[in-house]
Amino acid sequence: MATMSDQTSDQTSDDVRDPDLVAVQEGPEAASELTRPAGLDREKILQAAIDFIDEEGLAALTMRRLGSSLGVEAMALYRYVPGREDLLDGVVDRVVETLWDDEDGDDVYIGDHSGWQDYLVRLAHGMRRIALAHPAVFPLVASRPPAAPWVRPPLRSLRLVESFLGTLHDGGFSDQAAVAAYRAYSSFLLGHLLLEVTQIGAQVSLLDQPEGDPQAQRETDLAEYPSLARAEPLLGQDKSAAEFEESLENLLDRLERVLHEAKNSGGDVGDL
Amino acid sequence: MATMSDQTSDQTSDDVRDPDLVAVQEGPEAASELTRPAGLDREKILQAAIDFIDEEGLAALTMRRLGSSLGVEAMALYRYVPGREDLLDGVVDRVVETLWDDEDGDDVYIGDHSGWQDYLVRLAHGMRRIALAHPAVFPLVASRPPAAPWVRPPLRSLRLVESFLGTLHDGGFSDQAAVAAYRAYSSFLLGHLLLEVTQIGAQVSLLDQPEGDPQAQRETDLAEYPSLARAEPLLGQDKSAAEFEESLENLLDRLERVLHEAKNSGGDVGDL
DNA sequence: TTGCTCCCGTTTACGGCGTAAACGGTCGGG
DNA sequence: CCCGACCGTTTACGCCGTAAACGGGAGCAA
Repeated sequence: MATMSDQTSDQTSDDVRDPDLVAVQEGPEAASELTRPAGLDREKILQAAIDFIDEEGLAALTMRRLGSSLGVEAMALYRYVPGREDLLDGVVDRVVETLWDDEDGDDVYIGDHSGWQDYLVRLAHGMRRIALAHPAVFPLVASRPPAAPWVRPPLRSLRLVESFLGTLHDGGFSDQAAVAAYRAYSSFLLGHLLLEVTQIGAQVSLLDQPEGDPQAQRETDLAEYPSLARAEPLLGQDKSAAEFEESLENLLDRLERVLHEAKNSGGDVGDL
Repeated sequence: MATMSDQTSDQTSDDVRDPDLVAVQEGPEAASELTRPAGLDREKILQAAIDFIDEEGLAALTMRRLGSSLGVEAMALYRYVPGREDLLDGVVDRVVETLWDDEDGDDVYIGDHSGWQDYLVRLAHGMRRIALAHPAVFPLVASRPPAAPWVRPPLRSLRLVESFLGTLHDGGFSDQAAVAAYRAYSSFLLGHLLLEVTQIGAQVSLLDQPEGDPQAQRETDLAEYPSLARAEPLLGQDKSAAEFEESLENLLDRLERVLHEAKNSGGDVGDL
């Protein structure tokens, strides 16, 4: 079962050293960064780890293999990364940071929004973009121990939580209501996105497992589960995007209701 | 920070060998299960693994250590369990099975309910009981690849999904509406419970890490995050139970609304 | 009783893992 | 011209999962 190939690190022993002078001289050798990315640094290592996980899966990531994907021995990584655990933390940080990348023009630049509803929608879409771009990394975002107990994945940075609470506060939420909204929102995001990437992963892993005759097996399996059998075609359909929007809208409605009730009654309703 | 302790396996090397001869006669076997549970079987191994994870954490579980917690060498386990991965799958199955244990008299016996709302409430409470009883195991329930792509954690068994869909069908849901409810419900459960056990785990791991002067550190950290600093006491409070009930009620309201709209209009509203 | 056979835990062994420590080559600056 | 700093390599260690061979006790047939 999926025996890992032995992966001897070949062809790396006689490549061109001297990487950070490449651009300086430009005379002796300049093209070496096609075979190897021209010299290590922390960012390159983290990006390589993300790519590796996307392609081979989280379980396949080892220091030795990551090193050899960079054309380097495992121990070389330790000059830039304290160890494997910290590497994984760095991967999570780096992936979450892409929230602020304004790559699609206006899709998710959460620093520039109009109103808290808009902010929450953009933030949700941004996190979903990240999850779908790196479905094998996202479980890490979800499960790595957070910096503080009240940092709730997938909203993993102080900066993010600050902007969340600040935006809601500006929108008229009391501190209690903002915190309650933060918790409801993070639960919603985590549940939806984790299940969505789980489903992607499951489908992928099914594809490279022909496994005899799955048709017959499924049918016999479902023989004693009538409701399941009837719903099976529906269960196979992927409506994740629509359901995500629907749930998000529902959450926003709920928050809006709470906000207005609190305003109109002046009561102690901040609990959501 | 949070370096995993190196965890040398101490004090285990010279324990009592030959344990199953301790009380051999006196009836074939009766009292020896105080020192060792009298002989291995799959169930005993799975239960030992659950206990081990609860006490030492998932990362600490190795075949050797699990074996020695049973007074046995690692290889002995392989007679009853195909390997480590299957062991973890077994752990998940066994933990989820306790849903049907009628231990508290009437708390969560989901086989005996009145109406789909009652069923969903009991099921939610049952899953939450499991999550809180085994907070270190629950991430495994959430993240192990499911049997089929449409098995959505934490509702992990065909039997469970069948009873879910069947109950909603009996309650008047169309197949589409039942499936949509299944997805919304599983997202809700997973998000809430995973975040609740994450928070428990984070608090625990903070306790055994005095780590200098956390007070000063926290204050400096939050200096540039005004909203966060103001909300910090609120963020520390644990209102998980109330929030869980609130969100659950909201979800049920939403489902009920969808159900009635579909009934009254006869329209194609099954999408939730 | 003897001896066989199966059951079941142990021993041994292997390759891979994370990583500490020592090493060596190749720079730029005195 | 040399020297120290930088940076990737080599070597080594203990732990991991697990394949394979081993051994001893229980049950049973003769």
